[in-house]
Amino acid sequence: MNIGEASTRSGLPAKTIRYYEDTGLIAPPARAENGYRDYSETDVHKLSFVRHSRGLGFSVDECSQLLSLYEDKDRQSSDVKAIAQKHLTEIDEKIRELQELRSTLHHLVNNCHGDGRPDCPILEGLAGGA
Amino acid sequence: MNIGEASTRSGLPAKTIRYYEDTGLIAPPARAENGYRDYSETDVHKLSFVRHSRGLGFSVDECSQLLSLYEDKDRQSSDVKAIAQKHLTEIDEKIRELQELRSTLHHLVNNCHGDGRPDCPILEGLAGGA
DNA sequence: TATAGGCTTCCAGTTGCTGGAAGGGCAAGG
DNA sequence: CCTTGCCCTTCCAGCAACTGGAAGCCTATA
Repeated sequence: MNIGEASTRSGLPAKTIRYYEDTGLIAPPARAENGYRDYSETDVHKLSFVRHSRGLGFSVDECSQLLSLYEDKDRQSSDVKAIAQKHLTEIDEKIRELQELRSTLHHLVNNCHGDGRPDCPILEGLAGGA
Repeated sequence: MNIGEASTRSGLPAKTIRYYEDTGLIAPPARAENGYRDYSETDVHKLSFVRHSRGLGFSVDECSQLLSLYEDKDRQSSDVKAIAQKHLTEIDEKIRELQELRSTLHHLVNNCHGDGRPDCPILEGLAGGA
């Protein structure tokens, strides 16, 4: 099938599919006689796999590792779990950081009357070290 | 003072200070006779202001708006509050998204025994639509 | 005077795409 | 047979927000 159908079926934009091919994340597909890329069902499965992985926040590099494991029938599930566990830890860390930001910002916003006058605790906070 | 001291005092890397100048976020400082940038106390305050704003996750563009308001003694605090409020909403949205990711990923990780065998619910989830 | 550091500019690379230009392929309609 | 329109190809540029490095000048100190 052409890249357009592979795009629809995998849920990845055609541009992105080509980009993944350029950067080596996915192997170049077969080519039809007219030079068009020709994707198989298996290719589409892999593209979907990558889309889901990216959707869960894995980096392209991590997706590459996960895809290798996905294709390796002799893999050890512990290798997969290690990657996922590490990512989970990073997500937790990111959530923690955002919640801290949120808390600080929330205090500042709450203390600002937000009217026509110029005095503003938000600006004071940003100037003073918040 | 030279850029090195301005860097130490503001907490921003010298590289970043020059970058902010290049992109117009901060005004070019005075220059000494030898061509070195020459920062005032006020400059350092503004750099700190930007650092704190970036630290709270405001985009460079938002920082630019906040800095203008900071410098405008006739500002309306409602303008500041609007920017901060919008950013707060975005942070909340991001936290929500991350928590959703986290939940999905957590389930997958929890169901994977993570040993030497190849069968792996994480890979199955990624292949099947998680 | 030699050396070590700080300063200058400019160019390139990072991550993960996305948009656009220029051109060829292909099926349907007039 | 030719046009229209959509799909495909490649390549180049740009987004955010820096960061690293090269080449070269300035300055302070031993």
